[in-house]
Amino acid sequence: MPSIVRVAVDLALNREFDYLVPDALRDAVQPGVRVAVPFGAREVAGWVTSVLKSSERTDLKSVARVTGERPYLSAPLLALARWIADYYCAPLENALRTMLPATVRSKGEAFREERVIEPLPKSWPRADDWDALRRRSPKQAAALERLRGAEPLSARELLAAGVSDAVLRALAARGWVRIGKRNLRRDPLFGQTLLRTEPLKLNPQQTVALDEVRAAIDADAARVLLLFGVTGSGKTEVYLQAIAHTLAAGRDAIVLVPEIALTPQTIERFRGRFGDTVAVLHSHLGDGERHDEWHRLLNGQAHIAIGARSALFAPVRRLGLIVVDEEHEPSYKQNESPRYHARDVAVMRGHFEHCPVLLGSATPALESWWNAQKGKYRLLRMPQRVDDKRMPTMRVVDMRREAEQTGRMSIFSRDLLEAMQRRLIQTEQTMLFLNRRGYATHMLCPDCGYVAQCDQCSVALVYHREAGELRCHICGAVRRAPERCPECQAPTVKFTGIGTQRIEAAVRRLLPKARVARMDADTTRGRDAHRRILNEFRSGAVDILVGTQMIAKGLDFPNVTLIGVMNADSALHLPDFRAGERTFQLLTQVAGRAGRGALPGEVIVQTCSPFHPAVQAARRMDYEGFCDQEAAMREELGYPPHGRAVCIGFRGMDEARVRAAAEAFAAALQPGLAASVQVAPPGPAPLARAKGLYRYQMLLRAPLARSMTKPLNALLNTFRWPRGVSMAVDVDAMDLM
DNA sequence: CCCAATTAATCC
DNA sequence: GATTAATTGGGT
Repeated sequence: MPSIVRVAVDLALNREFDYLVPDALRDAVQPGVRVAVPFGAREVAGWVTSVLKSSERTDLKSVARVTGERPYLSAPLLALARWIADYYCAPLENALRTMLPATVRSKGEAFREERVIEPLPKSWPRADDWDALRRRSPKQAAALERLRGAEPLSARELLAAGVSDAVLRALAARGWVRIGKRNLRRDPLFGQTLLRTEPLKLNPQQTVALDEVRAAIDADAARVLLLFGVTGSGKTEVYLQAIAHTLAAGRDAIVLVPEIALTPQTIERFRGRFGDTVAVLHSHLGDGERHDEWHRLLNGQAHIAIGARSALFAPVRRLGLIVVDEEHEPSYKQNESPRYHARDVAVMRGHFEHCPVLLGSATPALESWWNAQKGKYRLLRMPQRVDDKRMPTMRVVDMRREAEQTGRMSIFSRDLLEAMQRRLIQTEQTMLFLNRRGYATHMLCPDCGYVAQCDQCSVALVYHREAGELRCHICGAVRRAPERCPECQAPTVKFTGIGTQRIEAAVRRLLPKARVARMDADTTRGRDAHRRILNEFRSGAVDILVGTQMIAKGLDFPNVTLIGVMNADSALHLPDFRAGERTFQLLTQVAGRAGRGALPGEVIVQTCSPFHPAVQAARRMDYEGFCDQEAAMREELGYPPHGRAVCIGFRGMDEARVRAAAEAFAAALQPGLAASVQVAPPGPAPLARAKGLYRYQMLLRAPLARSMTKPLNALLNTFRWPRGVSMAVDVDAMDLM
C-alpha cells in the first residue's frame, strides 16, 4: 500500500504538496513531524499535515528526511494552525511557523550536553585491594573516594575538584565508572532565589469564582470563563489555585500574560508556587533557554507554560486549562502575519483540546463583555478588593478652566501639585503617568511656522532634551536639535507639547526635595534597567515615579497613594473607534496602582475633555455603564462587538502605485462581497507614511467574519500583485492607524 | 540580431 | 522563496 503524505512547505506559498514516503521512513512519518523534501531543484523544510491514501498526481517525489525525533505539532495544534490560516487570511505555513520557536524549527533538538560520570561500585576493587590501588594509582583512588555513594556526577564538577581528564578515562577503561552524557538545562531564572509560597486563604468572591473554574476543569469542556475582577481583587491567586487543581487532575496549563506584564515579578509568583514545573516562554529568552524550556514541556518535565502571546502554542501534552491574564490588552494581537489575537486563538485551542479557557481582566475588552452578555462566555465577578481595601477615589481636573483661572496653561494643576506635596510630607509615593516619551512633542518656529517633521514618516519629530536630539518615534531616525529655525534662521525655535522628560524636569523644579525617577523606553534600554528602577521605587529611595504605559499595568507598590494622569486626552482623540475604550481602560488600570497597601489611594486625572463619557465612566468606576453606552454607540456604525472589522493595508515607496494597487484590489474584491459587508474604500491611512512607505488602507465591516475572510482568501490566491506594493490583511484589527 | 533585464510560471 | 522559462526592450 503506497504511503503518501501532504506537506506544507516552509515557504509561505499557501499551498500543500504531496510526497511518497519511503519504506525506511514509514514509522517516523506522521502528521506534525518536520521533514525535508525535494522541491524543484532544491530541498526545503516542511511539515507533514496529513497522511493520504492516494494523490491526484502520479509523479510524486519522496520525502528526503525526517528532522527531529517526534511530531512537534499535535493534532489539535495542526487543526488550530488551519483555523488561524483560514480565519486570519494568512498562509498556513506562517501559522505553523509561529507555533514553533525558531531554534526548534531550524535545528531540531539541540540540547547542551555535559559529560556525566556514573560510578559502577559493583565492579570496584574489594576492600583489601584498596591499599594497593592507593599506592599504585593514588589519583584514581582519590577520585573513586569522591564518587563513593554518590549519584552520577558531572565531569565538570570532578574536574573542578582536581580530578584530571586522564584519570576519568582510566577509571572508565577499568570499568569502574561509565562516562555518559546528560542534557544540561539552560534555565532562564538561573541563580535567582525563589520564595516558596502557599495557597492564600480566599475570600468568598474568590471562592465562588474558583469553584466555577474547577467545575469547568473537571468537566473537560471547552467553556470560556470571563473573570471580571477589579484591580486588586486577587485574580492571580484564583489563577494559581485553578492551575493547582489542573495539575492535581494530571493535566497541564498555559498562562498568557501581556509582554509588558512579563516582569520577573510575575514569573516569580508562578515559580514560587509551582517551582520547576513552570516553563517560561517569551521573547527575551536566549535561543538555548527557549529551546530547553520548550522541550521541557514537550517531554513532560514541565507542566505549566507561562509567557506572552506565543506561549499559547506551548507543546504541552494534556492541556487542562488556559489562562489569559489582562485579556483586554491590545498587545495580544500580533502585528505580522498571521495577525492573530492570542485571546481568541486561546478560545479556539480550548475548543480543539476540550479544555476551559479563563480570561481575566479588571476592564474586559468590549468584545469579551459582549460575549458574556450573550451567554457565550460565563461571567465571574469579583467586585471587591481583597481584604476589603477601598478602591481609590478619582478626581477629574478640567485643564481649560485651570488655564482660565491661573491665566496660563500649566503642566500641573494646582490640585495635583498640592496632592504631590502632601505625599512628600507624609512620605508616601506618587506615580505620574503620561503616554508620551521625550521632552517636547513638537519643535516649531513661531516666525515662519516651520514644524520639524520626519522626512520618512508623516509625523512630527519629538525633542529629547537630555540627548539634545530630535527623534522620530516611528522610524527611530535621530538628528541633532537645531538652535535656530532651519527654514528662516530665526533663533527663537519653540518646543511645545509635553513628554515624560519634561514632566520629570518640572517635578525637579517645583519640588526640589523630591527624589524623582523616570521610567520609559529611553531609561529602560539596559538589560536590567527595568528591574533596577522598579526596585528603587519599591525600596522607597524614590518619591515620585514618572512613566509611560510601562507603569500603568500590573505593578503593585503598597506605598503608592497618589496617581497623576497628566493628560487623559492623549489617547482620546485618535482616529480609532476604540479610542474611548482605550482611555477608559487606561484610566482604570492606572488608577488600580493606587492604594494597594494599608493607605487609601487617590487619582487625579487632568484633561481638557472632563465630560467625555470614557473619562466620566472611569471616574465613577462604572465599567458596565461604560460598556452599555459604548456598545450602543458602535451599533449604529456596525463596529465590533456588533460584527467584525477587517482592515486591509497597502504600502509602498511610490504613492501613486500604492493607491493604484489599493483601488485595483478593492475593485477585484467587490464582486465577491455579499450585501452585508460594508466597505470603506481605500484611502490614506491616518499614519499616511512610515519608514519611507506610503500607507493606504480600506476597512470592511460585516456581522460575520466569514463573509469577509472567505472572499478575501479566494482573492489572495489569485490576485496578481503589482510590483513595489505590499499588503496585509488584518482581521479583527486592533490598530487602525 | 544579440544580450540584459524584467516578468511570469512552477515547484508534489 | 528560489529557480527557470518567457518576454520585452534597447542597443549594435
